[in-house]
Amino acid sequence: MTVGTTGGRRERLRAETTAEIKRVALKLMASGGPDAITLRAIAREMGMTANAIYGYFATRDDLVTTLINEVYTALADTVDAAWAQAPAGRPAGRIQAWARAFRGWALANPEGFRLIYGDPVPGYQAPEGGAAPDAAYRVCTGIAALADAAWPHAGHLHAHGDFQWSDFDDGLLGKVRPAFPDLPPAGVALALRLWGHLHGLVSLEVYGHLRTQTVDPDKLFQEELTQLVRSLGLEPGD
Amino acid sequence: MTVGTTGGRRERLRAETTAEIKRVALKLMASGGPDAITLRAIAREMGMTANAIYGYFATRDDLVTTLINEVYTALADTVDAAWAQAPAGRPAGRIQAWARAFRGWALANPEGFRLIYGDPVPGYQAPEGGAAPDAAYRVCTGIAALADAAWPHAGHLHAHGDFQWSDFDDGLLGKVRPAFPDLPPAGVALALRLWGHLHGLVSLEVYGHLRTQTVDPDKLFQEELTQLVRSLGLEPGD
DNA sequence: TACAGAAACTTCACGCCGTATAGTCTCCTC
DNA sequence: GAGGAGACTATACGGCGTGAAGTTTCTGTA
Repeated sequence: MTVGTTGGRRERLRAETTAEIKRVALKLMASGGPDAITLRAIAREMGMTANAIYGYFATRDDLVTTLINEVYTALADTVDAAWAQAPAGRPAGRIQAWARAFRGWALANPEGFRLIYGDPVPGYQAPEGGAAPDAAYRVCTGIAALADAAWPHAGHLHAHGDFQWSDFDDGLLGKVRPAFPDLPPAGVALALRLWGHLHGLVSLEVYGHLRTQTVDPDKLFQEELTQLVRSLGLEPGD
Repeated sequence: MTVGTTGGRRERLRAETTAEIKRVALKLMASGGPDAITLRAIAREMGMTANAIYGYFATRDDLVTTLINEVYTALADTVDAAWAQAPAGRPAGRIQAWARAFRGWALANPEGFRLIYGDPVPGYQAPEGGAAPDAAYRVCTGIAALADAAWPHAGHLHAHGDFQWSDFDDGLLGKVRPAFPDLPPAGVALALRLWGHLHGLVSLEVYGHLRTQTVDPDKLFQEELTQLVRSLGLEPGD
């Protein structure tokens, strides 16, 4: 018979082991990069056999998918919190807070960033259906919120490109859209371009393609953010 | 004794084999992603033993480094050509041509793009000293040229951030700088931000983080480019 | 309390990988 | 035609993910 009852000793142990596997995997990734996530290394660290992990995760890719979900969630939590903490009355400040939180998280968790946005793990193939859907959804909502906050000021500067709703309906933004009824198609396009700016600089920085060219990425990002906010018709804070 | 004489049969065969190894490696990468670059797979394809490749490349990483150099060079050639072909008198047109060439190449060679700008191959560690120096230098020069062409129009819009030469001297841009004597530190910062914009959107697109959000990245990139050019104080062409 | 069965874990095995070492064959040069 | 350099193979080692089968440990029920 299945155990069924909640709080059973077995279930507790199982949950702890599962957590330890993930913890060790993240530790290995932090110290040795995404390549270091191997079942054998994890098992070694835990004093187990590699095959024992198959009792908790069907395949290595399954484990990686889980990790991505959790890391993605941590990112979403970070940027959401930064957004929520900034006063709602000042769109520029909120956008800057969101962007800084995003960059800060990425620099503090470069392996996590790679795991989410790069070629993560040798041979890993993201599953079709529900990979990191919730966190991706939340980050996406955050981006849309940026554009929504700026749109009243930036709209007249960016109402180009002849975008249609059909350009976005299939994607994540299509699902996020109802939450921002005042955002027209051009506003959604603006959101994506904002996302491109922020992700672009941060990605260059995390992957080290900036280090070879400038000593002070901090100042550069600050300037980018200032210009970005200005281009939205807002006055940058601090 | 070493052969010494040029045009020797042995040398010719050797050069051909070297070329074939690289050709097969690129083919494997194109069909199976960067993961597919394995010495054994290459050798299998060529009817050889994996160890035979060690006669041509010291290690697998050596082979990958060579591939990166060549792919990087192809990219540099592409964007350089696009830049040179566009009339020098119209900065906006040149910038758009460069950017479109960059995106076009990236979309046509997604694995190559990953090889250069992403986490390329499982376990691969780029060598310290002279990895892809020439092509990187050329792409960097291209970026600086973009900023240089736009600076007379964009300067007054972007002369912020209090940048110093010391922010760039150590990097690639420091070495490129003499070629653009009229570009001030803020102009170099602008170049890096331009690069961030272009790289950012293209990278999102290549890695598929855009596909989940919009159906028509083409239109989006077009719009981004238009706004970018406009933000430089230029009038976008076509 | 004894026992059946589920769950956790190990052992063994297979085929992949990079790579080190030693040996073989072929062709060029003197 | 002999010597040697260069191209390539055979074999082996350790690491990887993963499948199948076996062993131990725990747990709910009779």
